[in-house]
Amino acid sequence: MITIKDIADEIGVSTAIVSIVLSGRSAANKRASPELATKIKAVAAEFGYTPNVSARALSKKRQNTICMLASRKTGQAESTDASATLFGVSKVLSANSFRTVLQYFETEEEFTGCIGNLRRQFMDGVVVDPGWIFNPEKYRDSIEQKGLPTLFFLQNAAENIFDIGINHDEVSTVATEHLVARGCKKIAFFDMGGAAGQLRLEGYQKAIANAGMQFDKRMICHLSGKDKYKPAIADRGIGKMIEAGIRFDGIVAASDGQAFVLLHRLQSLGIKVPEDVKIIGVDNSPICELSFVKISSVSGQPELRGEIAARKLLHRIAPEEFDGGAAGEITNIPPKVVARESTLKN
Amino acid sequence: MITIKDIADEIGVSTAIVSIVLSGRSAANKRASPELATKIKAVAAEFGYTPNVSARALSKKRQNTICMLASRKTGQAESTDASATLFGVSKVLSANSFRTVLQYFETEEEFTGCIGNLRRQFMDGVVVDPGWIFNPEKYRDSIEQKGLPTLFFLQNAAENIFDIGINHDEVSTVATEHLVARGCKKIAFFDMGGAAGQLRLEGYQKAIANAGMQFDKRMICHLSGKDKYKPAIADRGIGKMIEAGIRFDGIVAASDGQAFVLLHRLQSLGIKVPEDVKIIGVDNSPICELSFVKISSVSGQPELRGEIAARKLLHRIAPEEFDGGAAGEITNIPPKVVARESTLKN
DNA sequence: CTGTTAGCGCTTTCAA
DNA sequence: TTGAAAGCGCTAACAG
Repeated sequence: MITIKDIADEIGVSTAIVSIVLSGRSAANKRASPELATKIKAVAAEFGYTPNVSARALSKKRQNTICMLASRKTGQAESTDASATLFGVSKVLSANSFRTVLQYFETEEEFTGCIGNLRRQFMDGVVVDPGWIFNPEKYRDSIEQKGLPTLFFLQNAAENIFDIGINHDEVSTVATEHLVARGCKKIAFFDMGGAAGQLRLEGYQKAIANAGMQFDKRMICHLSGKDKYKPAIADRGIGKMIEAGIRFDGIVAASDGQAFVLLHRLQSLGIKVPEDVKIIGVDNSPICELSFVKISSVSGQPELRGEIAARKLLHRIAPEEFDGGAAGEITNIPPKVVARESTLKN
Repeated sequence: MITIKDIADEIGVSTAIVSIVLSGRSAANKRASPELATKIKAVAAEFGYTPNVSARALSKKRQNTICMLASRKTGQAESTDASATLFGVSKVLSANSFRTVLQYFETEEEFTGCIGNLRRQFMDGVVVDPGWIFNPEKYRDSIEQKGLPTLFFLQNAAENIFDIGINHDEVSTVATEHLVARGCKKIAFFDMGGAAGQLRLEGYQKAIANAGMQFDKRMICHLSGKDKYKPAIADRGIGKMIEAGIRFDGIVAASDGQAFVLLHRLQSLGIKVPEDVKIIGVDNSPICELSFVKISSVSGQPELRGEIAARKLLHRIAPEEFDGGAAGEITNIPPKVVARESTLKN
């Protein structure tokens, strides 16, 4: 293994100056003549020198490592591609010579166990993708108290919290706008309820108003009961709408799984997608590519979220070194329509 | 931060003995009286001591870190749940206080780039999930040459190679046996071609013979052309079989995506699954849960593969410390049928 | 502009 | 059975 000392010996200088040059602190400290610097770099390259991360970590008291705590659900074709977030995070980190240490959890108990094991000595920060965990914010302080800058991916980014969230109202606004742009005049909206559902509904209403359309209560399909998140419930919902004689030429579904089910229901009723009715889902999950008519969807841009998260965290860890957006600021990634067959053909 | 010295000072002993006790080398070196040992452990627990991984790595020249290189495909609902493998790996590693550093790649170029960056100073070994990369074995030596024990997840485990693979013949054997057990008498087989396809076919034939059935060439649907892996091709294939008047009451599909497509085709022809025809896919991918009739499938047990891979790698890294199956030996994880609606009802 | 020196926290001889 | 001391490779303070 080539060390800094090998290089210093080769040139006949001290290890200190080699260290300063090779770790890029040269400019800041106004040290090392340009000639020496280039010489050192040349020898380092020739020898194939790579710094020993452990030695550096021990000395600098920085591990150049962040820990990513990610929820793992089996069979998640209906939900956001979780690996995309991870991919975005690890891409930015490795570009900045940080390591991404992965820790999966499946149950909330495992999650709290992981949190208990987090240590300043192992890592410099934590990224959490809490997934289905209810009220994940409540865990943040216990991590931060260990001196670990922490960033959560949240569904609803609360104010003054250093996190990355989704603007639910924007999601349905862009979905509805997309349908309007595709020529839909009567757009149905599937409401999943809850705070997020309320925001989604407002986003839909905004887009309807902006398009100069009249809001029609009958176009809203409220799903309820404890199974309201299950796609099959949407199947019953649309059945009732059709029985009631309500007509529509576009549907903003609450999820991709729902869109998938609605698509099949319409097809079995002889209603053509996208010719008669256009459908758009939410999440841009793998399921969108699986049906005969591929489903358009609104993407939360998980990879981009991962990248931004990583940059923000790096900035918190070492503000002078990494530029990543002001800490304490909420970032909402704009949702983006991924158009596929279910809204494309006319 | 609590160090070994804090504990030594508290008790009034040297750091050396504390180190020996706390890192579990006590028994091996026959050192430290039982009383001292318990005392040290008690104080360590009281102080909340956790070792500094960087210091230990620097001293021991072992990083307690393995790098997992994983292919990332977007929209992979049709294929094995990649995170399951990762999950298995990271579970075993963290149980043995190893860190799993994650590195994703999307293109072969990125993959070779990652390989170039692998360093002994950062990690002790490498696990590669090459995904769709063609002939991934060719890259192994370039990693091993760096002194990094490497383990590949391969589709076909070649002999004398320290890897974990799938027995393709067993996959179709268990699939076919499952259909036989469910009462199928005429079982169609979808052949995806290639070496794996040949093995699968042999496995199917073996199960047919074992069941005392006659092998019938017409029950084999050969898919060909460059799109032969695309599920839609299976749609055409089954259409031709039905047109030709070939009757069957069970189907062993080449993949879950294929099973999914076949299921929908049969349904649209008024053929009921599983009443008239039972279908089983391969991979146990998320898509199996998405159709109205959930699809039975053969799982390659990715989580278990990950666990075994991690154990084998740990064993190669430090044989005296970790017990993980003999190196140089191929491990084929037995495929397992996950029965769902598409083969269950009678 | 460059060198010397003292650690970072832990492991590991070698003495006692 | 225990302790003293050297060293892993790098950084940072202080001298020159």
